[in-house]
Amino acid sequence: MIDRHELRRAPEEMRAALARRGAEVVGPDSAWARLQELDARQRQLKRELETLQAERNRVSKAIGLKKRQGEDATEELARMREVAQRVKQLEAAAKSAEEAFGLALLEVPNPPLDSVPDGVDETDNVELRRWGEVRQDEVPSHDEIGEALGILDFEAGARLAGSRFTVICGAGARLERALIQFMLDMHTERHGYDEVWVPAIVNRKTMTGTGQLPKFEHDLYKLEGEDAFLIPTAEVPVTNLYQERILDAARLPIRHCAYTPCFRREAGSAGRDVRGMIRQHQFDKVELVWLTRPEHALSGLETLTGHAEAVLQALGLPYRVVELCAGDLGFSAQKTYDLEVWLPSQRRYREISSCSSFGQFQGRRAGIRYRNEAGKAEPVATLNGSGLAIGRCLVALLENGWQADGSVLIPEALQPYMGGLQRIANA
RNA sequence: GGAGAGAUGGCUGAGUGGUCGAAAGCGGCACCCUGCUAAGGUGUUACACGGGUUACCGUGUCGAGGGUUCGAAUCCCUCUCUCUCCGCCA
Repeated sequence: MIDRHELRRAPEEMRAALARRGAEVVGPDSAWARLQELDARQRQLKRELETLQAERNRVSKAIGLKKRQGEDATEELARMREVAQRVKQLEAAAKSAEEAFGLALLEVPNPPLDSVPDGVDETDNVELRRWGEVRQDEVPSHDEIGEALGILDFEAGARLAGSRFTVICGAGARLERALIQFMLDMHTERHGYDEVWVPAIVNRKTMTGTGQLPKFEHDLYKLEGEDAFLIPTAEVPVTNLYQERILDAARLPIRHCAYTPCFRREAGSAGRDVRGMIRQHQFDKVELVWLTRPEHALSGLETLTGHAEAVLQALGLPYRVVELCAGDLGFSAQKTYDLEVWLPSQRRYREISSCSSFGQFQGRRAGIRYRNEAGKAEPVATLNGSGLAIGRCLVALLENGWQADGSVLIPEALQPYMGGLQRIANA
């Protein structure tokens, strides 16, 4: 969440930065609009309450003293009975004002960094660089390729669970597993990440810590009868590993990689990517997560993005890097690079990884802090990025590795993970 | 799911109605002494919020939320979590 001190110190600057996400973010109905007034009211009530509490504490102490000395305190007791009533009322008022302020605070997104380009949606994103040779020949879509090879079964997925679910078979299933293994090995052995394995179900507090809640509950799968959710990304459990903790500065940066399944309701994306396995309710992902000092967030983002790129390069998949414009940034992000892989059947680049810096936004929400040189605990900066989305990676491999005879070549780097298999062909 | 025990500061662990934000120990920090590694002495050492914004003052926080009381770490209720035993189970 945004820094409340900053909110009071420089509300105009903050407003201007938020407005770049879209006018509605600071519009009349926005959480932002409610904040100023709620903050003033909250502080006013609190001041009154504290004055009264101070009196109560002072007189109560005097009563204790008198009683011990055997003196009469009837008068004070009568007066304090009234004060106690008023304290109770004020407490209730102050509490509800504080809660309203706190709720509004949780609904304000992260102000984009000044360096983030202007723009309203993905068409305004800025391409930074390209890697690899793209093939321009006619290539079937991955779902056709996969069905023809008997490794993707969309009908079975639909029968078992519904639309946006896929069953992967045989060499395809092994490929899914190989990709997970390959990526985790690369990040742990070459890039120095500590692997963790985490729950795929988390509670409300954890979901709030990284910013999925309270605003985006409709995008999440919620467990019936429990205040718990399926994770939409490993970012949630891995970042929150350190919630409400004060970290030793010497430990930073902490860098984790994790494989998890991810679950998304994809509400509001009806009609988009309905064919194939590009947009699924359940998919696998290897995620990279950093906790670092605020001043190292941006250099860290470059490094982390490079680690995700290294996976695509090792697999020989052509891609480009774009920087998201202010209007396309996710709720918690202050700056984001997307990696987009070339899909020959669509003749366009599609997102396969998203690498973001959150600044201290998540650290503040989740209470993840470190002790700086002055001995003061302050929120850490967090970063994360997909390294990579497994399902979309499998899609890209099928299309980019497709041969005219219908088979699909396995990149050399992956062959050891496929038992030496060099191509997937029809039996 | 059933029975029992517990939850206190960075950690260990005292504290059953009023000078308790909380003993003691460990750890951390500062200084002194000493002057090979080491050991010893003294002091200091939670966080948040609000007001002055420098040395200060106030409020809240002893798992969470409610209640009793002039006053709660201490008494009552609810919830959460941890541990032990039983049941079930990959």
